[in-house]
Order: sequence, then C-alpha cells, then structure tokens
Amino acid sequence: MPELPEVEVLVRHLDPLLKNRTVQKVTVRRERVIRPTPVARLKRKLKGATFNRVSRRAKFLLFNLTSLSGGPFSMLGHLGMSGRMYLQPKSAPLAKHAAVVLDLGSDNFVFEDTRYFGRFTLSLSPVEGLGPEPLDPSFCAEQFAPGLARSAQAIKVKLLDQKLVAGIGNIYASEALFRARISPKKSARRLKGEQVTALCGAIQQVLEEAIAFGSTVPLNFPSGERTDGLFYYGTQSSAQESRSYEERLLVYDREGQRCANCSTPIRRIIQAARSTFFCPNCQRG
DNA sequence: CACCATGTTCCTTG
DNA sequence: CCAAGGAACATGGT
Repeated sequence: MPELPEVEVLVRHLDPLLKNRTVQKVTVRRERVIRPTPVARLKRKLKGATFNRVSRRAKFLLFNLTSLSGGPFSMLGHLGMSGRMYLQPKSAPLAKHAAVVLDLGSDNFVFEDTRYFGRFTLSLSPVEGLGPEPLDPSFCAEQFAPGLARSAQAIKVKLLDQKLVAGIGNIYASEALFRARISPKKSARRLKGEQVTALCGAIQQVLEEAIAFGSTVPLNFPSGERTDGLFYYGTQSSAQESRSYEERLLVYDREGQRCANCSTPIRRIIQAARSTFFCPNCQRG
C-alpha cells in the first residue's frame, strides 16, 4: 500500500488511535523488518514508551514517542511493497505475516508485511536525503525544474527518484504524466517550462484526489477483510470499494484498454525494470 | 515453470 | 563525489 496518498491516509487514521497509548510489550516475529537498528535496542526503547504524534515524510511514517524514562524519540516506519499497520483486539488472531506486534493493553498494534520489504527503525537517516514534499506550497516549477534540467533520464524514471520529489511511486508517476499529457519516455532535461509547470500541477492534483478519496473510506482490514478499499490490489476487483479505487486510475494497469480521452489503447512499456502505462496518442513529446 | 507486483538499498561501472 | 543501471530482498497471484 505504498505511495504518498496511502501513507498519508494511514497516518491520519493511526494518529488519534495511537495517541497516549503505552507499549506494554514488543513482539518481533520477523527480525528482518527491524533494520539497521538492532532488534534488542528497538525493543528496549519501545517498551513502556507512549505514543504522541504520528506524521508522514514521503512514504515514511514518523512515530513520535516518549520513552519510559521520559525522553522523546522517533521511530520511522515504512510499508515497503506490501506492508500494513492496524490495531486489532488482543484476542484476535495474528495474521500469518504479522512482523511486529506492539501490545497496547486492550489492543495490539500490528505491522503486517507479506514480503517483508517494509521496516521499523530508530535511524532517521533514510529521511535525510529526501527531496521536497510535492504537496508543500513551496513545491512548484522553481523547486522542481532545476532537478530535471541536467538529467538525460526519462521523466517517468526521474519521478521515482526520491531525491527529486519525495513520495511518488510507480502508480502515480504514470497517472501524473497522463494528466500532464507528457510522454513517459521524454528526457527530463527536454521538458519545456510549461510542461514542468503542468507536471507539477498534475502531481499535486493526482495525489490530493487520492488522499481525498482515501479519507472517505473506512479503514478496517484486520478483522477478516482482505482489502480496505484504499489500496491497490492488482487486478483483483471483487470488493466494491477496491473497484472504485481502480476506477480512479486512468492508465495504470490498463494495458490494451481504451484511453478515457481519445479511445486509443493504453500501452505498457518497461522503464528501469518497472512497468509504465501511457496513452501513445495523448502523451507525445 | 514462467512472469508479474504499490519500494528501497546496495553494488558496480562510468 | 555523482549519475545510472541492475540485482537483491521475499512472498504470493495468475
């Protein structure tokens, strides 16, 4: 569930639920997801700690806590490709791939991650080299253009570079370029000024719409639900909420389907070993 | 068996 | 030091 909008919605959901809750016990069922912090250190730090605010930086969740000894500290969370975080009653059975479980008294705070690409860490270094937040008011052509000017890489690949803009992933990169009517293959340095401006606007629009939509969807997936309606689950579309989420995506995973603007079949290409979807008619030059 | 999947990090090469 | 490309990580769906 991993791009900026999904993380933002999750953060807003978790913040009031975790506030002032104290960690009674820490269970790490997959040590790999604690890195590079030593597992023992994270456990020691979390035990007896109380959650304050939960916020977001790019695709990272930032948990602010007060330790047992009274000092404030931060923990970063990342969902990787398949991570989820939720509270569930302590009596509820744990998911097969529940990687970390924080006992909050009546509830468990569960970090579940099928592929274990996600993580918890006390190190803040992953966040230090990140580029600007695309939804910040200061993010605009003046921030964005210089980063593009010297790169010969395809613009789609550049959008995934977290040093240039932080938080865009493979889905919204394709979606933003479609809305800006820019070919994903275009070299970053060859974008005209007005194209950079259009792309900035498209990025913000796509991300904001996704957050607005996600905020209306109830997030209760621990109890038996496979999906919560917010996140992307490939071609699976049996759940009604999941379907409405997919319909918001105009090109992603729509190879061969007709473009919403011009009816030309959507194409799929591979760039930097990842799929890109675009309309060859609407997105030229 | 094959290929695909919302992401980052590490290693190599230039 | 930087830019760019590719493999690795691990599991599951089709």
